[in-house]
Amino acid sequence: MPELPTTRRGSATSRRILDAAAEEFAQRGIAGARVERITAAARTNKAQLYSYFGSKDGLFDAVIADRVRDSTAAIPFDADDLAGWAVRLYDQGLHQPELVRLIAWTRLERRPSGRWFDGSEHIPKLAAIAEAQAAGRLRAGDPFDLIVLVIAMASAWGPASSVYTATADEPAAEHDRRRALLRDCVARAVAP
Amino acid sequence: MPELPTTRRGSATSRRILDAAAEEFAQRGIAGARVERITAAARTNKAQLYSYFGSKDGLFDAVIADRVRDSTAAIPFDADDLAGWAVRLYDQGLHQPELVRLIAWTRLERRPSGRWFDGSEHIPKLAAIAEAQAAGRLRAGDPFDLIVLVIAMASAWGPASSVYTATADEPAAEHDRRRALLRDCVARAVAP
DNA sequence: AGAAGAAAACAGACTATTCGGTCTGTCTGA
DNA sequence: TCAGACAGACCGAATAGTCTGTTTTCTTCT
Repeated sequence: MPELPTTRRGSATSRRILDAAAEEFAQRGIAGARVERITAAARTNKAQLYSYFGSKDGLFDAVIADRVRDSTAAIPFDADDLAGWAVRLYDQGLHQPELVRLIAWTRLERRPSGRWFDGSEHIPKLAAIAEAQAAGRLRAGDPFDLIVLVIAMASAWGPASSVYTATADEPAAEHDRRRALLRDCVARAVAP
Repeated sequence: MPELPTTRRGSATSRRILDAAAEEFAQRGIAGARVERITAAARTNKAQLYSYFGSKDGLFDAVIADRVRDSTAAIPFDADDLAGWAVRLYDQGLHQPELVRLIAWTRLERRPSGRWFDGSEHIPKLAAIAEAQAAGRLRAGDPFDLIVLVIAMASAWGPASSVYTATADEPAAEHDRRRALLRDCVARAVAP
């Protein structure tokens, strides 16, 4: 049913819809999002949205795919500097909370248990970790568990934190203090 | 507007509403929950629900207060065994995912940043941590930050995890493996 | 190049349904 | 006996998704 746009104009519209939808879904979730608000923000209409994405759910899927795609490359993974990687994740949560919130909505509204996605996005990381472990530069333990744990630590103050969500407008000293703690704790946790 | 029940029968109904609502809200969130489903599950009717709780939002507040109250005492805090405390939190997430999901919904639908609640529930913990630090039994660092980090580690595989949510029906070996990793990493992270 | 014709994009009214919340009248138990 | 508990019909607002007719854009043919 959903048909991708074929003209230049259509692609631009589809792009605006994706951006507007990302914001709306990040803010309100799937059930809370309003198609009408999305089309208004994207300066288009519902017929267009439905012809490109088929349904509200289909649009959500498209938004997730879109955002995951260009965010995976944004923070290069380094099995030998997990502490630094964690700090970079902390900063990403501060400045681009959207994706984290989209992921959290998916977890709550769609996948209450198991892997968030198919997990394929982590495969290269798993190999890098196994290698670093074999070379004795990283502690023992299931590589996937290690990734999960490090991501959890980096997300401690993130947009889905159950205790405290940090924001970019806090004093820099606060962030520095957290970054230092995070870096040190991750380093200790994963040391060989 | 909301009036607590005055008779025995009324209290029982109010109790059934709270329980049914906890399940419905945990599963679907505030926007996704249906008042009708709650009254059906509680074997009562909307008039009753509204007379006791005033509104859907008021009911959500009541559910949160109810669940937080009887769950705070469930897992005693021990500043000298944060690793053990974290493991107990891991187990709680396995067997009572409801509260964690309710908290996550609140974060997403109500409080996108800052503290989840007023933070008062952590005050006694903060004091215990400060004391353990002063006695040299715990690493340095802002006590609140430390709590946030330890809770995040314990929630790595929890019902709101962005990567993987564990469930009670997985093989015991999986859980033991994660518990061991969690215990060890927390212990390393908070060692003096 | 430029006009014609087809296809795609567009606007927004419309529909069918769902849902939070209320109202009216009946029942129950202390 | 009477306040409180109850059942469920009812209402108005919102909302996902569709339909109709118009405008813009692309392609193609002379």
